[in-house]
Amino acid sequence: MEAKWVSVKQAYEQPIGSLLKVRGWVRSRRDSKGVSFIELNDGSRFKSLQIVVEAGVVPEELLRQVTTGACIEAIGTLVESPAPKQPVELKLHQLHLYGTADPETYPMQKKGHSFEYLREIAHLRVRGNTFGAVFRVRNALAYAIHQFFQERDFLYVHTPIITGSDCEGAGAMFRVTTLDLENPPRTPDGRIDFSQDFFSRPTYLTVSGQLEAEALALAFGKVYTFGPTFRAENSNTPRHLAEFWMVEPEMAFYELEDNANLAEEFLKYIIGYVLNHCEEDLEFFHQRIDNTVLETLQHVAESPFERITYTDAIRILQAASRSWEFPPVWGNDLQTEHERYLTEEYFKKPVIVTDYPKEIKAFYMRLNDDGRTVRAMDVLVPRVGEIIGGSQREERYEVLLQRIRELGLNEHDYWWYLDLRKYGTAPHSGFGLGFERMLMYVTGMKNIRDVIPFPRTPGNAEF
RNA sequence: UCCUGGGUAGCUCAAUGGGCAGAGCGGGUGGCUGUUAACCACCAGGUUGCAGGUUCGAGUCCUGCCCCAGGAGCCA
Repeated sequence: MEAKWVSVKQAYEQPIGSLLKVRGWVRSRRDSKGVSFIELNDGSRFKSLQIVVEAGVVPEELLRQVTTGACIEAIGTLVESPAPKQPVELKLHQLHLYGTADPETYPMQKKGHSFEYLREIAHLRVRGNTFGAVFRVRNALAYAIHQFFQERDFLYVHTPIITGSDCEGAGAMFRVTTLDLENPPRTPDGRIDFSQDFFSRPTYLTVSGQLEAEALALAFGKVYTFGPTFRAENSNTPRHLAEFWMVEPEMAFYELEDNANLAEEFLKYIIGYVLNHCEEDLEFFHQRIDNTVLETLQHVAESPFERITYTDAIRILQAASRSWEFPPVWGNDLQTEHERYLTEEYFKKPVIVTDYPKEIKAFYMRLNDDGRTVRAMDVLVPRVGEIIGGSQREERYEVLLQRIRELGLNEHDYWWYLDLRKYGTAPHSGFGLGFERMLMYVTGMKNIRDVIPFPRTPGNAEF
């Protein structure tokens, strides 16, 4: 009888007595008199499979090389386990060693490591419990995001990674060039001549696909992007990456209320999905990373979000009986301490803040009739702060042009964006979700560098 | 980028007022045991982040630099 090749996850679902073949990496080996136990994990689920090696089944020389980190193939019979820690185990018949891992130098040990240390071995940390769980949840979250939008007839669109427009002049951008940096071509007045560059103009890595997504929304109605974005800011915090993934839906005929409704429904959906599909991994996060994670997620999935205007938020903050490092003043952006107070202490749930002063928001946000505020919305969640930022877009040509000029932007750079208001304009809205921040929220992980496989931060692009 | 705290064995950390650099874990060897963060004994393991300075003597004090973390700003 041919052994059936299955994953560890599948192995747990096979009938007792099945002849199985599993392949994976050794977490540990424990020897007893006459019997050895191998913990085998292949990433298919949190739990490993215990492989029981009775004396004489495998040459001792071979078994000695089955150490933490080694890669093996095990063929054996699935049997009930006499010990309480696992329902089944694999009684070994044959063992093949794919690759050894010298225990003297293999950097992953059986016991706990600091996350700081594990970042230095990002290529190996994925074989451990925590990062296995993180990246399985990451996968589930990505899948849930696509499913949410696909079920609602959104079109998944792909906006450019390399762009010539610096979007909102917001974050610092990474330049993309093929010019010889040692000796770049110069214009007569001594500046670098980008007309000789690959794209015949200065180009950058995108900081957002929003502007292009708007163009697509004004053809397809409802679209979303899900791709990498780049910020060259020198931000050294547990919440910032130079390269991160963003989800950006954009909807024609949606006003701010529709936008907020969608954002709330969206967050509840993807959290609900993860709660239903990643139980084992979430249980680990709950026990070992953050013991509030499960109840927080359940709470968010069930209870309605609070919605307030920026102006009301300032009033609440000013009335709070506590001191601020930055006293809240109408016209200033909300500080981290303000956001946390609102979502963690005052409301104790996610809060959607809308209608911010125009001075602190981007040029493309729709101006309210009061002339002072714009139709912006930020979704704030406990522990992470701002997780979604969005707005109703300014669809009126003259108003948009006026805003571009007010802010000293070059209107010629936005010719096509203005065209969208000139030809068949429509009210429309959208928002952006930082995928890694969402993942931090869902897993309870404290540092964004630990929810992306190979983080890019200032001074760090190893791997 | 600013503020604060760090950098000592493979990892996590100790080391009085400047006076012989240590422990736990991990690793090796041996023992014991259907084990599961296994247990017991022994052994190996160090350019104290880098460069300079003060001193009879520096992990410890001084100067400069590098790196890491947390907080802030920017933001998602």
